[in-house]
Amino acid sequence: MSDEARGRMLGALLRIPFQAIVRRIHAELREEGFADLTPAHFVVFQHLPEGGARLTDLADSAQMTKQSMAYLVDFLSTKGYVERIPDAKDARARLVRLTEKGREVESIARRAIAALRAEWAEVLGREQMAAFEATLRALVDVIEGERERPRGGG
Amino acid sequence: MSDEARGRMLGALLRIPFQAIVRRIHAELREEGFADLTPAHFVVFQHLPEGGARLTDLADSAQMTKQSMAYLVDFLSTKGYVERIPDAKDARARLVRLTEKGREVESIARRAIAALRAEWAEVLGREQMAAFEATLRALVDVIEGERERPRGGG
DNA sequence: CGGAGATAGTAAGAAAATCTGACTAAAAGA
DNA sequence: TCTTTTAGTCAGATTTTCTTACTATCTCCG
Repeated sequence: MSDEARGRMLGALLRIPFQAIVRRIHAELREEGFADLTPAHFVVFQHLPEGGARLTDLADSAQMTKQSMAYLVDFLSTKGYVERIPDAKDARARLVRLTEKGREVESIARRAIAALRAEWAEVLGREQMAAFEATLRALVDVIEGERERPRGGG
Repeated sequence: MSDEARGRMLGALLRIPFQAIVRRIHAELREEGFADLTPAHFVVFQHLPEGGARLTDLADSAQMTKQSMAYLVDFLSTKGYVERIPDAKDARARLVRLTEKGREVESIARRAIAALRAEWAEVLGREQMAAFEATLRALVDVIEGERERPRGGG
């Protein structure tokens, strides 16, 4: 470890690798011709499950108002990345779903992450990388558990 | 590890803990009466070194235009979190520096991070937590090295 | 020294993103 | 059925960010 990262707090230590991933994805998408996508749009892809999701649920899991999410989805829909199909279960709702073009974006993002992960693994070694990811998974579990049963509950 | 975090990509694994920290800081600041600060303002605090910094350098390290950074700094200055003093070395420039109030915010943020870190350490154990942070520091070093000498350079 | 070009910061205004409040249509429940 | 809740949209205000252009100062080089 060099002096660079000494004295930095956990917030920065998590922020910097996360932003490195965002930058990499953004750069790869630009190179592949999807220059109209910005990190703001990524949250839609990140929170969109396989079979699609309703706007309200998307807004909920991304922690924004449904109007703001609608704004993003409208853009992505206009550009052909997602489509809105009727929800068979609920005539009020529509499902937001990736199009073929949207799946292509998802695939590029996955490759970008995988590439960066490989570069990191090369520096850290397989073992440390595996331990690192296992720890992250454990933390995510704790955090998501907390958010379902907010703290202080006793 | 539960099913929650299975199958998630590295991007999400880093994003979720990072956002947990941001949320916690935001919540603590609100409780302590600094409700006018949003995560957008945090980047100023995050990138502001001890003795202050020039606007351009701030904008640079936060990766935004200087106009956008000026917008944030103006707000923080109006609210009394930072002040702008002349730069003795350069009459064009001014140094942005934390005020007493700004240092109070910084201190609350540090405590919030430390608290969350302690909660996580309790779950992971001291050893795993230490290894985790060491890995993060190593990654930050790699990333910052990359950003100085961009990749592809042979 | 003195001029050319680079740099720090600001100004003005357009464009993008986000929020609030009000609304329609459909669903859920009593 | 009647009431209440929920999904999503509409309209408009506000906030945030960007583009272009500008002034003042600095740096470099002759």
